[in-house]
Parts: sequence; C-alpha cells; structure tokens
Amino acid sequence: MSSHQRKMPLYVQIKNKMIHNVNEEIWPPGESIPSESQLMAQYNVSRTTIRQAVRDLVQAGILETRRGAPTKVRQQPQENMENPGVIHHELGEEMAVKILRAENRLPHYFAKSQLHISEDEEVYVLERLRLADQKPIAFQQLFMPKDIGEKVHDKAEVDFDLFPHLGRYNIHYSTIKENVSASNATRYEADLLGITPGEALIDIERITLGMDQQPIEYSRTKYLPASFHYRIEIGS
Amino acid sequence: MSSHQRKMPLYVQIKNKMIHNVNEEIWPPGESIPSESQLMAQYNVSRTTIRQAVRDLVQAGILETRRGAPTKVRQQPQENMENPGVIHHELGEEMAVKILRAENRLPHYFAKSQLHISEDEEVYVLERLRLADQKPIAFQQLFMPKDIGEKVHDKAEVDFDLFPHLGRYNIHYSTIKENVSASNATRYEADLLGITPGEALIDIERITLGMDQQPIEYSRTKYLPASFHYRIEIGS
DNA sequence: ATTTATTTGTACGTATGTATC
DNA sequence: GGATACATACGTACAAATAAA
Repeated sequence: MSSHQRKMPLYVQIKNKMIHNVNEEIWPPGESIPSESQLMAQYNVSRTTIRQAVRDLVQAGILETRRGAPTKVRQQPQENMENPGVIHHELGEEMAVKILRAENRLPHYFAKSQLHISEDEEVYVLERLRLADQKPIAFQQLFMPKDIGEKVHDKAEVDFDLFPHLGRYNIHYSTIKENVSASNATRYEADLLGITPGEALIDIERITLGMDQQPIEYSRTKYLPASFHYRIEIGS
Repeated sequence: MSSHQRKMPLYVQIKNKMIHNVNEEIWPPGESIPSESQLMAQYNVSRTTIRQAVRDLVQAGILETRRGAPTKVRQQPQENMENPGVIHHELGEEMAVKILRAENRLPHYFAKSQLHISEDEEVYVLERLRLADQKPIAFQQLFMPKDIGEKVHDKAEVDFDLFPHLGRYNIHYSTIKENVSASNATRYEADLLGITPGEALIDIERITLGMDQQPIEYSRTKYLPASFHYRIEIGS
C-alpha cells in the first residue's frame, strides 16, 4: 500500500481494496462478497466504515445489495467505459463490401442540395451492398463532392467505413448527423438484399460535416434489422 | 402528508420535505440550507438521518456540500440532464395519450428479467397509444417495478414522458440505453395505429437505470416513421 | 408451513478530524 | 485564534427481508 493511501479516509482505502478484489476476480462477477460482519473483522473497522465503502461501490455500479441477501458483484460492470454513446454494430463474422455503382454524375437534385453543391457541378455517387458471411445485410447510397469521392474511390470496395481513408488526405469530420427511421423494402431493395418486398428496414440518413462545416458526405443506408444494432447510451 | 408517507423510512420522509422546500423555493437556488444541527432540532431526528437524506439529494444533484461550509441548493438542478445529441421528435400539433392497459401483473418473464425483478414479484405494465392530432402515431409497452409504477399511475394518461413526474418522488435516472430497430407492424399493432399490417415501424427498446444503477423502466415503443424523427448528432 | 439464523437497512448516540468563515 | 459546519469513525439496537433448517 502506498503512503499515498495512508492519509486517505479509511473507507476510501477499504473501497480501493474492494475494487482490487473485484478487478482481480478474487470476488468473481455474480458472486457474493463477505458479509458486513466478516468484512468488519477482516479489515478491523466499524460497520459504518464498511457500509460507506459498499455504498459508494453500489453507486458506482460495481456491487449490488439486496436487503436480507448477501451483497454481490455485478455481472457486467458498465462494460465499455469509453462509449461515445452511439454504437453501430453489424452482426456477422466475415464482413465484406460489394460495389453496385461508382461514378460521377450530374443529375441528383436532392443529394446535391444536401451537400450544398451547385446545380452544374458533378457529384460522386456510390451504391454498395454490405455483406456479412456472404449474405447482404445492408444497401447504401452515398454521395460526396466529386473531389472527395475520387480520393476514396479505390477503397470503396475494401472498407465500408471510408472516413479513416479520408483522414490520410487530411480530411476529417467535425459533426455527424444521423436520422434513424424505418422503411419498407422496395422491390429493388428486396431483390438486392434477398428478402421480400415490404419487409422493415432500419433506414439511416447521414450527413457528415468537415472541419470547415461543409458537408463531405450524404448517405442513406438500409439495414436488415436482424443484422444490425443501433444503440444509444445517454448518461454515465 | 399522506399516510402513505408515514410508513416510509424517516430519512426518506425528511428527504421529501427537503425536496418540497427546494421545489417551493423555501430554500431558493444557490442559497444555504439550515445546518445539520438545526435540521436535527427542526425535524427532531439524529444526525445520521439528516445526513442520509442530504447525501441522497447531493447524489441526485439537488444539493451541494462542501466540508466546513454550509450546504447549498444547486443553481441548475440537472436541467439539461437530457440530450447530449439525441433528439426524439414527435410530429404533430395536438399531442395526447391513450391508455390501453395499466395494471400490476405477475407473468412477464422477459420484462422482469430486464428489470432484475424476481419471478414471484409483480411488475407494473402499461400499454399506451401516442396520439398526434387525434391520430395514433405510436404504440408503447412499458414495464416498471410495481412500487415505481404506482407513483406514475395517475399521470400515465396525461404525459407520455413519465420521468419528470418521478423526479418529484426523487427518482432520477442515471443512464438510458436505447436500441433502435425497425419492424413490420403486426395485425394487432396495425389495427391500433390505423395502418395496414406489415408497414415498417421504428422500434425503440429502452432500459432506464436509476441513480442506484437499478433498472426503473423497460419499454418498447413503435412509431410511425412519418410521424417521428430520431436524430443523433455526434461532435460539436 | 414455521421457525431460526443470517444479512442488510434504519436510527440513535458520541467523539474527533478538518475545512471554512 | 475561535466558532461553525461538514466529514469520518466508533459503538449500539432494532427492523425487515432473505435463506436455510
């Protein structure tokens, strides 16, 4: 124990020892920890002190108390502490990408308005399928300003997420706006995804802004609900 | 004070009185509250009891303590506890709620496992419709521990969002986990929502944890895509 | 189904430490 | 320095829920 610990309040020292016991799985997840009486004897402190340490750990989501029953170590102690809060998770083992179309086009009124591109400028259009274990799970339409699109053109069939590549050209995003909805698969989409028309799809519309607040991407991706998790976590 | 209060623990009763004092601005924001000694005399309880009540209110973000200094009422008590970039937006002018079912039930295996409720305990079940301009836009199934459900029971047909009411009982959430997906309307759901079976719905599954990290709500809400926006904004 | 022992929760009292004013 | 206020820590007793006999 560091001398740093010695001047700390007793209950904090005990709390730290308890955290150690949990981390080293001396107290395994889901198992009961010693009773308050036992802990009092073990650490030679009063019940007040034990209870204050335990209370803090319950608050931290590490322990779990129930009146009359032994105190337990919580099963999943807040898993990913570093969650940015939004988790996209594609389900499957072998992930792959298939390009349906990749070209510069003039007419695409809506996409161009989203990208703040003038009427007479070209836009880079990408249509792709996301495959998991050789089976399609998503259909994506993606639009970028022509100059940016050319930079990722040859990576488009390797990675579904293209932004890491843009980073190499010193293009970074500052803001991502997503609108999550649901839609029925059209005949065209159903055909591509190997489902029947009308099945529900998770419909994600996304606009990504660069450092200069100018749009660098507008996309629409439709996932099979069974193969995709869109999770949000608010709070700590 | 209702007789309902009398059987509650002393420190909870005191806590509720304190919350009342804060809400009614008998203790105005930013101002000091009476010292522990004064509160002991005023309520005729021990210091332990006062401290437990105060501790909970500090944890809830309502009070603020500093060693050696008087305890104060926090200026902005978790006003913007919500939305670090997550926006739910229901489209419509005249919003209303219709209750389909509201009762305590025993059998609901999945919901109870989500709420960490034991097999022989009852769970509060709420089924509601969300109406916008007299037309249904969402169907919600909501489960709560019985004691919490009873607190919002009479507000359930007034407000779709029940958490502000729970705040008055000093029940606050610490974490909200949402899983957004899409599903096809069943015949039952289609009938309730006035659409045809099979239409795509935004399917939101939510688990809310309280300050003690225990689940206080598990719900599943299905929205008509045309009447609901689920927006995420990552970054600044 | 009852009882009994165990375990956590509530509540009291007292003393001392330490930061603020 | 002194007075005040919150923080830590000890002790005791009983209540309430649980689990085992």
